[in-house]
Amino acid sequence: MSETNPAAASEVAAPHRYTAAMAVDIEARWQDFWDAEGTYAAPNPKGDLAGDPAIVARPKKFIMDMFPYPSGAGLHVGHPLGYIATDVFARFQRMTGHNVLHTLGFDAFGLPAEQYAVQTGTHPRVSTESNIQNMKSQLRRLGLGHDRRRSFATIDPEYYKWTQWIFLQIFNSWYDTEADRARPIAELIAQFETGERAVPGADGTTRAWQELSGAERADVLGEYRLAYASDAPVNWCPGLGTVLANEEVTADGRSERGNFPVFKAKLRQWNMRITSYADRLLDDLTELDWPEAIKLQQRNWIGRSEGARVDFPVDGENITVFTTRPDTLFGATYMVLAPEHPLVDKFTPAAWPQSTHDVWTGGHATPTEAVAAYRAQAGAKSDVERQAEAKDKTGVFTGAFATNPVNGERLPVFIADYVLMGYGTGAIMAVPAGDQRDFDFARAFELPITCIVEPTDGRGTDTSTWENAFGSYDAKIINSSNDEVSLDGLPVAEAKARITEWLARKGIGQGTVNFRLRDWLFSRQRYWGEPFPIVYDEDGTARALPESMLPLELPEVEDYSPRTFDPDDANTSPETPLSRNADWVNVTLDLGDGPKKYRRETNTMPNWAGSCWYELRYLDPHNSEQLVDPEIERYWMGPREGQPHGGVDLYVGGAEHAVLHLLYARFWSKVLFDLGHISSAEPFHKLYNQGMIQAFVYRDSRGIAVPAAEVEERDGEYYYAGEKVSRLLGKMGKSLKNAVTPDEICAEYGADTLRLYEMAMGPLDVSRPWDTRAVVGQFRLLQRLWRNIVDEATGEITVTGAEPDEETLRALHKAIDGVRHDLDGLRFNTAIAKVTELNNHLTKSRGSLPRAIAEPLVLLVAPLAPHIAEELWRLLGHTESVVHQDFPVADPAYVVDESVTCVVQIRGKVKARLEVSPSISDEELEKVALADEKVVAALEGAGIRKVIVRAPKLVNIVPA
RNA sequence: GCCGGGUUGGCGGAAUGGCAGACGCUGAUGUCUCAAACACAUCUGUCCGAAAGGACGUGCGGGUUCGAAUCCCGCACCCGGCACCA
Repeated sequence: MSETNPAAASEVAAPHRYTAAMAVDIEARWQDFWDAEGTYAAPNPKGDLAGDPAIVARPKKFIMDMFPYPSGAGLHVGHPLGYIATDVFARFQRMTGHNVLHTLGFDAFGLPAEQYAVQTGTHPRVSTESNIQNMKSQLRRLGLGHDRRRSFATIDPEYYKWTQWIFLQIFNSWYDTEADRARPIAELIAQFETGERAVPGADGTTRAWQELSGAERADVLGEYRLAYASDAPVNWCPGLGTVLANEEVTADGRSERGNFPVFKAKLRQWNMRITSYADRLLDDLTELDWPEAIKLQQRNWIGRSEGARVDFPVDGENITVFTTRPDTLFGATYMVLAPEHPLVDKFTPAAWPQSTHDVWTGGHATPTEAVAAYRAQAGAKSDVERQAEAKDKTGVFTGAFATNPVNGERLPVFIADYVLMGYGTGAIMAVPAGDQRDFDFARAFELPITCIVEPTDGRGTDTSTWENAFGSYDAKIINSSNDEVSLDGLPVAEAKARITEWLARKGIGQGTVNFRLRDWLFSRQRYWGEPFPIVYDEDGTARALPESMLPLELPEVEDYSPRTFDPDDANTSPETPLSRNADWVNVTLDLGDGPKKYRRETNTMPNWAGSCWYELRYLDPHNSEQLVDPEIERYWMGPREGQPHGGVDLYVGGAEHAVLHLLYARFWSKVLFDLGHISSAEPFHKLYNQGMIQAFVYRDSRGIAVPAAEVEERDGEYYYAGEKVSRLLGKMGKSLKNAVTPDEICAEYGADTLRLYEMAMGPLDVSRPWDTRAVVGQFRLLQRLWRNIVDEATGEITVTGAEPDEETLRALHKAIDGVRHDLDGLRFNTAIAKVTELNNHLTKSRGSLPRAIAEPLVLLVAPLAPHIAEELWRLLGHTESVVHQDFPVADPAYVVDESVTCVVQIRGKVKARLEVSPSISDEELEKVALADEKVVAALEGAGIRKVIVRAPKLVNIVPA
C-alpha cells in the first residue's frame, strides 16, 4: 500500500473519514443485506419465481452479460468491466420504473477446463466447481446486483438436460423450404407415408416409403434432419485430438485454441444444418440493434453470393459448377474440380489421351495414378501449408474433357487444391482472362487464355502479353456469342441476366444463390462436454433417447484425458474418451419397442452448445417440466415495439464472439421459434461490445516480461532491478506479469472506487490502458461525497433543512439531466464527470448541505457506487434500500442557466464574451454584441458585411 | 489485397458544425501542520512576454462554410476482421 494513498491515511484526526477500511466494512454489510433481503430478485409473472404483481406490471428490462468461463487463473480487473457496466445500467433501469432481470451464470464445459484438469490431475468437475466458487466470491465482492436465484452453470445436469433436449428437438426436425421454417420430422414422415412428398432415391428416382427397411428410412431422414451425422471432410486437429468447427479454425489454418495445425480428414461426425437458416440469419440482422462491425462480420461469414449453376457434360456425367460470373462462360478454357470431388473417379480414364502435355500429367504413367498421387499429396498438406503456397498453383489433369455448353469447346478437366470441396459445388469453370487464380493456373499449365472483355487499360486483346487477369466490371464483353445468344457489347449485369435466362431455357443451368456458410460441425472427441442423447441399434441406426431418459449424465470415469497426437501428423484419427467405458457405452434400453441392446454415441457436444440458449434458462431456471414456461418467456423475451424479433434488451460482451457464439445462439433461437417453443426469433435485440482493459508489458533485454508492479520510472525510462526495460501496451494477464486483480483494488480502495474507476476510464466500447495510480481520483470523489454529508469527527450527518439556493439547484438539476441521458446511453464516463462536477461544487456548502440536495445526490450516485449510496441513504434516515428508489428527475426550469455566456466572434475567432439572458432574441443580442467595446475595437471601424446570430450562445461578425 | 474502426495536452479522456482540452491522473505553488501525509485553494496545451496581452494549436495536405476536432477529397500511421469463396 502506498504512503500517498488517502484511503490508507491515519484515522486518528478523523475517525469517521471514508477510508479503505470503512469502505470494506460498509460494502460487506450491504452485500450481506442484499443477499438476506433478496434485493435483486426480479419477479416472474408466474411460477416459483413469481412476485409482486405491481413490479411485474412495469415495463421489463432483461440486461445480460456474456457469461464467464471460470478458468483456474481467477479474475483480473479487465474481466469485470462489462459486468460493472451492465450492473450500473440495470440499477439505473430499476430506479426508473422497470422490472429488471439481471443475473449471471457460468459457461463451464469445454477444452480449457479439461486441459486444466489434465494438467492438475484433478477431475474437471472438481476443478471447474472450485473455479466457479472462487469466481463467485470475487464477483460478489464487486457488489453486482444479480438475481442469484437464477444463476446456474452449464455443467449442472439439470441445465444440460435441456441442452440435450434441444439437441433432440433439432435432431427431430427438418427444414421445410416451402414454409421456410423448421417442422417436426414426424410431419415429414407423414408426408412420405401418404405420398404427399416423394421419397428420394438414388439418381433422381423415387421410392415407396412402405417398402423401405428401417435403416433405409433412417438414411432418408438423415438427409433432412437439422442435426445429422455424415461422412465429410472435417477439420481434424491431431494436437488437440478433436475435430473442430470452421469457426474454430483461424485464417491461417490453425486451431483457435492451442494454435495447432488443422488437416482435412473424412470422418463420420455430427453436424447442424445451420445452412438452412442462412437467408434468415442474414435478413434478420437488419432489425437488430448491434454494432455495424459485428453485423458485417456475420454477413461476411454467411457470405451470400448470387450467380448461376451451369452443367458441363463429361463422359455421360455432368459437372455442375457455381459461378458468380456466368457472363464469362465463353472465356472458360478448362475446368477444375476439388481433389476429393466424387465425380473424379467416374470419368478418369485408364490411359492418357494421345499427346497429353507433360506438364499436365505430373510425370505419372496413368491418370488414375496421377489423381491418386495428387490426392495423397494434397491431403497431407495442412491448411497452413496450402495457404502459404497459394500463389504457386498445383494440380493435375484427370485425362477427361468436358464440353462448354455455350460453344461446344473441349475443356480439359483438372483437379487442383485451389478449388475447395466445401464451397459451391466443389467444381469451377476456369476463366483465366478474368480471374487471377485461373490466370496463374493457366500460365503454370500452359492453357489457353481467351479474351472475353475489352480491356480498358490499354493492354490489348492479345492475352499472351498479359501479366495478370483483367476482371473489371465496367468493361464491355466481346467474343461471347453463339447461334442463339450474344453477349457482345453488353455491360456485365445485363450479360449475366441474358446468359442465365438462356441457360435456364436450355435446361443446362439456372440462377442461384450460394453461401459461404457451411453446416456446423457439432461433435468433439472430448470427455468434458454434454453427451449426445443418441444410441445406435444393431444396424448402426441412430436412435434418439426419449425425454424421460434425460439428462443423460456424463459417467464418472478414471481416464477422462483426450487422446492427442503429434500436431503435425495428419495420418491419425480421433478417439473419444467416452468410448473407453464399455459399461457406459453398451446398454440395454427400452425405447418403446421392448428392451434391446444399444451402443451409446461417445462424442460430446462442443462448448458452444451450453451458451446457445442460456438466456432462456435465466427466465425460468428451476422448471423441471419445460425448458422455459411460454408465458414467462413471452414476458421477458417476446417481440414488442421496436423489437420485432424480441430478445434480450441489452447484451454486453467481447467482440471476439462475432461469428461463433452469436451466430450459433441465433440459429438455435430460430429453430426453437419455428418449433413453437419460444416467441423470440432472435436471442439478443441489442448487442454492445465493451473494449478491453489493456496493460503495459515491460520486457528486459532478452524480451522476457518482468513484473510490472516492480518497474520504476525515471525520466521517461523504465527500470526493473536496475536494468533498463522496454514498455509496450498489451493484454493483461499472468503470463505477461502485469495482472492487477479486483481483490487487491477492493482491499486498497473498496469496490465502489473500483466500479467508478472502471466506468470513468473512457467510453465503454473503447480499449484503454489500466493505470493503478489513477484509481485514487475516484476514491477522492467518494471521500468528498462522504464529507459533504457526514461529519468526519462525529460520524453525524450535517445536512440541513434549509432551502437550497438557486445556483445550487441549477447545478443539481443540470447534473440530474446530464447523468440520466448519459446512463441511458451507456456513457458512464461522462455521467461520472457530471456527478464529480456537482459534488465539487457542493464542497462550498460542506457542513450545511441542504437535505433537498443531499438526497438526490445520493440517488444519482447509487447506480455507480451502490454501497456508499446505501450507507448514506440509511444515515439520511431512510429505512428502505436505495436500490428501489426513484431516480431523480430534472426540473426543466433549473436545467437552463440564469445567464449564459455568449461568445462574439469576428471571422470565427472569439473576440469578446457577453453574459446574456438565455431567452434573449437574435435582434437584441446582435445589438448588444455590436455595441461591445472590445468588438468595436477589434473591428477598427471596418464595415460589416454579415452578422450570424445564434442566440443566446454566439454572434459571428464578418467584416467587409 | 479487401472490409471496418481510429489518430485531441505529460497521461486516460471531453466536446459530433458554434468558447478545443469538461472530469480524472500527474506536476507546481500556497493554506493547515513542529514536520510530513491527508485535506483545502490556485495554477498546469505550446510559443512570445515581467505583466497586460498576443500568436499558434485536434496525424499530414487540400476543400466546403460566416464558422470545422466535427462534413467532403487525397495521404500517412495504428488497431481489428476477412482472405485461393469461383
